[in-house]
Amino acid sequence: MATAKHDAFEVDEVQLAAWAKAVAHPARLAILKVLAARNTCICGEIVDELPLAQATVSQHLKALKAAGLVAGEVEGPRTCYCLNWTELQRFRDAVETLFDEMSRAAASCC
Amino acid sequence: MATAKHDAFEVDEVQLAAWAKAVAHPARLAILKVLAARNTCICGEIVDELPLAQATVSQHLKALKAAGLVAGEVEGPRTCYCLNWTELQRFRDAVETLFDEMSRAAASCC
DNA sequence: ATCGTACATCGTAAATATACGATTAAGCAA
DNA sequence: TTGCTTAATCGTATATTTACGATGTACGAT
Repeated sequence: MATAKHDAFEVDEVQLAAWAKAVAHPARLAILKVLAARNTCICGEIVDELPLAQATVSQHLKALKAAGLVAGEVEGPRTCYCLNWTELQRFRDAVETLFDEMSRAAASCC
Repeated sequence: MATAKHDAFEVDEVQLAAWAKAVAHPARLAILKVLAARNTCICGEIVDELPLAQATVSQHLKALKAAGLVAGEVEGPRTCYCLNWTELQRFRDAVETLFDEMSRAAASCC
């Protein structure tokens, strides 16, 4: 088999893993930064900022959108993307919780 | 082509993406939690905690080790794994920096 | 109606990731 | 030595990811 057996894990873990996966590529991190850097929504300007083909960027945007970190609305002939702060905050909280959990529990070893 | 063009991005982004990738799977998150939950190093007890085969867990451990988040030392016939707090802290800082960067820059849009 | 721009999607190719059984290697015990 | 336990690695199958060119679609402008 090769299907990821995510069913066997906690919902929280699956969710955090999904968010992590969304940012587990330099291009997608770069996209988030570009979106954050402009106070106005960006359309295809992202493509100009990245060393990737238009189709590839579109694919990365789709991944970010699927993870909920980014929202996109069609504005006439172009599409307007922007960060989804609600979801980003959830992500951030989940990461903090993870690290807190880990450091709280851990004594020393090795 | 399919080779990830990570050369074209910032070192910070590549590093953060690598860490994120390491935790981008529920099983690896679960492993980190198990390691944190015990104040003594764990060897194959991780396998018992997870719904995965020994070979698969070993592979996930290898990934975490490659990312630097976990250290493993051979202790006789078994191997002792533990969290690498130095690297985890770096990871945590990088995440915080990213979120801070994003929220500092962003006005509102959409 | 036709053209051009912007972007998504399709099709495709190659690399990675996920998972597991089977095998190997290394150490301990008898 | 022989056998047992632990864990890494190999081999393999399948799924997913990454990347891009080409095509399709939708809109605005002429």
